[in-house]
Amino acid sequence: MLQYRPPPATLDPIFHALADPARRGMLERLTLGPASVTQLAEPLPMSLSAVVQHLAVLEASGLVRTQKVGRVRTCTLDTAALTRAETWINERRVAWERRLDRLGEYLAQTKPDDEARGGDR
Amino acid sequence: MLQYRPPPATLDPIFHALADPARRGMLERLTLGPASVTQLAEPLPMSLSAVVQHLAVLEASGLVRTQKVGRVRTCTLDTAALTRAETWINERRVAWERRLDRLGEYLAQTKPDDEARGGDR
DNA sequence: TCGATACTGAAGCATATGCTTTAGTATTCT
DNA sequence: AGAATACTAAAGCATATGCTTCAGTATCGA
Repeated sequence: MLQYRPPPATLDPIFHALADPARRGMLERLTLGPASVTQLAEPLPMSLSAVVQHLAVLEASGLVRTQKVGRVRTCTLDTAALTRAETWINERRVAWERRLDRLGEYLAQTKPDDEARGGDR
Repeated sequence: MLQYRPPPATLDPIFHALADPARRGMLERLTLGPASVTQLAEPLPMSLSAVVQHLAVLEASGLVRTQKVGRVRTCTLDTAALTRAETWINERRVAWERRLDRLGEYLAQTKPDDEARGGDR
């Protein structure tokens, strides 16, 4: 039997989900282990309904997976979406740093030991 | 003379800025090197005004720094904000993975060679 | 069985977002 | 000087977001 696969989360909903402190708080809580909706809501200064709406955003982004047993919905972190976001950022940052390195080499070749004297303006 | 320091960007505006494909496109362009507003706007299917508004969001988040010379505003990537976002995500992902490792060890101790038989879930 | 628990769903509302268009201003080029 | 360039500013508008409250429904526990 095939294992259930969530739809591949795109970056838009992932970053959008991460942009709210309440939602990041919920994720933070989930790094400690699975939690019920009520447990997620407990530290947050808002109604349970609001938390459920934040949870829907997290689930839509793929960052959180939930499963209902009896009357309790248990939420767990799904790091695949987290990794997707991390990878995107990392690739851009690395691309930029490679560019700075090339620029540095070029400058070193063009006017050697100039960077050692640290001339400003 | 003290160098100008941008205000420390918080995660909310950084992730919010990253949540839009047009803005990510602009960042992507900037990894290739500094660009003017018009150059950033060129590939985007929207008015220049809209691009300027996206740029304001990027600047408010600290992801982009701009500087105007003559009539041209030149934009550059600031990887500090990018790193801040990357670090937050990474720390949470690592925390979760450490937790899974501990859980694995515990299960291995409790009922040895259970994980070798490849139970699902 | 009956009350408490754990959500679920919908409506309502203030504010934020993502554009557009129109109308500028400041520079640079010819 | 006059035209083209590169933004800048503001208003307007449709839709999205982040809550709230109120009114359920489905368990679970005594």
